[in-house]
Amino acid sequence: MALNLEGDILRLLAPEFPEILVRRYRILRKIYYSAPVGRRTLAAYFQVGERVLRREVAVLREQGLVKVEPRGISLTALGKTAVLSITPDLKSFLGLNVLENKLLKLLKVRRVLVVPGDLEKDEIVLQEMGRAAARILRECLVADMVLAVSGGTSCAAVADMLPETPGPPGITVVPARGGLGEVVDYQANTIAARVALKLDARYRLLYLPDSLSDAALQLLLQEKKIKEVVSLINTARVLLHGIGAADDMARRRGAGPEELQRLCRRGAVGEVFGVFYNCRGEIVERIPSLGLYHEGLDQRVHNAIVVAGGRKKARAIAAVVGNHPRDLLVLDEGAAREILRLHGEGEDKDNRSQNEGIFSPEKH
Amino acid sequence: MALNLEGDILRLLAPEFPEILVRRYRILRKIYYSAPVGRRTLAAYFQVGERVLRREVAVLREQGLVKVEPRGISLTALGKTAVLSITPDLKSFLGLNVLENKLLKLLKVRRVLVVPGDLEKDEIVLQEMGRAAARILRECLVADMVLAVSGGTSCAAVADMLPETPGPPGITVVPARGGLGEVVDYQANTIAARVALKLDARYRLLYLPDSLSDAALQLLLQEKKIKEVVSLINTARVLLHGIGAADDMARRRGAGPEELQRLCRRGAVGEVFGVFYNCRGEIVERIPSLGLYHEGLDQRVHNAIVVAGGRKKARAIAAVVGNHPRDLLVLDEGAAREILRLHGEGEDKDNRSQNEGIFSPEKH
DNA sequence: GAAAAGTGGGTCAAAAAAAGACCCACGTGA
DNA sequence: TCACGTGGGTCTTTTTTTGACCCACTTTTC
Repeated sequence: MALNLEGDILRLLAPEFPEILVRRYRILRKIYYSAPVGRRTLAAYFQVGERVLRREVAVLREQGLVKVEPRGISLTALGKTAVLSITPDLKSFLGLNVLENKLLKLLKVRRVLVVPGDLEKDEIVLQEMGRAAARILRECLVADMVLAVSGGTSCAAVADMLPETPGPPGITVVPARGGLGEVVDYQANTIAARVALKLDARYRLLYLPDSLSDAALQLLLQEKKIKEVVSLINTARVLLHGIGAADDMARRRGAGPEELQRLCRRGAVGEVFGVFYNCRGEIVERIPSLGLYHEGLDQRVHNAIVVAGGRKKARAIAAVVGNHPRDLLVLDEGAAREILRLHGEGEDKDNRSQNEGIFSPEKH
Repeated sequence: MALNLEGDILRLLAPEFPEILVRRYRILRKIYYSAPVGRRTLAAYFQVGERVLRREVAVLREQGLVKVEPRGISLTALGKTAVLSITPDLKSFLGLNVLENKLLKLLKVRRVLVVPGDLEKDEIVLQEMGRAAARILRECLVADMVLAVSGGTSCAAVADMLPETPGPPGITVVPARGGLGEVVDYQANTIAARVALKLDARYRLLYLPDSLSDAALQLLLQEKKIKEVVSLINTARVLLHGIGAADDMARRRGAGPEELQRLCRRGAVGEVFGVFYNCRGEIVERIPSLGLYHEGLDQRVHNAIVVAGGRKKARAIAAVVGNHPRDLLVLDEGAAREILRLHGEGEDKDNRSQNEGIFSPEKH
């Protein structure tokens, strides 16, 4: 019966409001990233009727947040300002700050930042996570340090959303791992180069696959150039990485059925840098990985910015992140709520369902 | 195009919300002061249909804020907590803090406190004002001081809402004026006695009418007991008073048609302690008044708690209050918005009308 | 330049929600 | 005990919302 801080009382009086607010915010945000966009395109994206979308857009239009033209709907200057500055108010009102505090206590990390929205419903939440992480990254930069960045969609989003403003002088950006997977844009190399360009920093690259046999690994580490880069990688003060679900990552690393079975039997749920964790945060398997040594990471790395989202990835996040004061976690609301649910944190189911409605289709 | 602080962005996304929120708050507040109360009684008070009221109460019930029993509707513990603690959130969300700051600048007083709601629509706003002023009064109390309290409905509300908790020792409560008007409960004497009892303080009374001729006044001031009390009144460190509209107060003080005409001609709009002010805050007329001397009030009185509300009283408030750093003004939203409107403070008309709806009938 | 596709505004019928109005049994206070 | 007010139930009417489509216009692609 105790009233939490922040928005709880208002939400008690007007329980309909969170859903309305989230709905409108999602539309605004989608328009921000897609403008100019037609009403039918929006309706399809959100899987609602044309008429419904029109009604919502009409409200936003009356408020001066959007303009509606033959080329499509786009944000006004006020609308842009609103989208870019609403997050604190929105988080406060939706009680996301409370969520963050709970996760802080549960995961024992340095910082938790929850981005409004569910990545599985709104793919642009990834961009918002990238934006938030980019801001944190910017705060962590120190002159003459090494920044190691990993691969994957989350890290790519951070690189995308990082503004082109020089960082402190003497920074070197390196990939935290070798090549993995098939998409060029998600490679640690590509992301490292992109981040370096945006920061006006130097960078070094690693032209090898991440997954190699032990023998091949030892052999390659005799190569001067390779050894040099790997050494550099391991002097990184700041680390940027995502988190993979164990089965996905194992497959991506070429694991066969037997290996997958073994991982499953051992309870592996999350992976980072070739290290698999079970749901209690214990290491259950290692795959040889080029790049970053896992041992002594806590002592070497000051800040590890971890970016991961989506409800399905809650288990993996909770497994990998924990008891690491170096970790600065950026995740979405979907994952945040699920992590708390998994840990029986008494996150009120009603509170969750209140934020869902006709604008909550399965991600398509 | 500039976004103000506080609730503005949320209100932009959900312009329907203020009305919903205010509506629910008013219902909750009415139930708080009237419980147990039937649905039909509430519907009549707010001048809405039975079904409409039922719908609203159903929402509050689902939220655990009210309980609905055969004897009527009342608040749950949560509901009481909500009503008593929501004011800061509500004010923030509705932008009332902004309103307060504007009035502070405009009126140049020590403090302005705006109570949500319009006294002309909801008579219980008077109680809320009383409650707010009582809190301020409590803060101003100092051991061994004299507190002078005036008459009228506002001051009576303060006395009513003042909790029964002893104040600092040695306090003496006195009436700031003599008898005026016909209602016993609104006399300064009655209110002084009530306040004293609640504070566990001493009190002195004044058994004479406030409006006397000069001759009678001089004569009575020769009387030792009367002189004593009047002297005491003029040592008051803290003063509590309301504000009257000039014409009302003149009539209440027995002014005839000629005098009313003269006041009107001189542009009198507000009155306090027999002193009439025009809209520029200048004194335009004095009527002999027992009690408090107006001269030197600023030097003698540390805090004057001024309680007044209602849109129609905006002019009077603005006339009487101004350039007095001793003044601590408590008023309702109705008067606050009207004062700003009168002074062309660009208070957006839309912002005002948004808070009105079917739950905004004429006061009955 | 022509064709295709996407755009917004208009509109009507059907569906859904809201609201008026009243009934009835029960509980409470005088 | 009686009168009045209470809440829950319910049906009809009214209002609002929504689906679905039309049409003219604009933009993009070939």
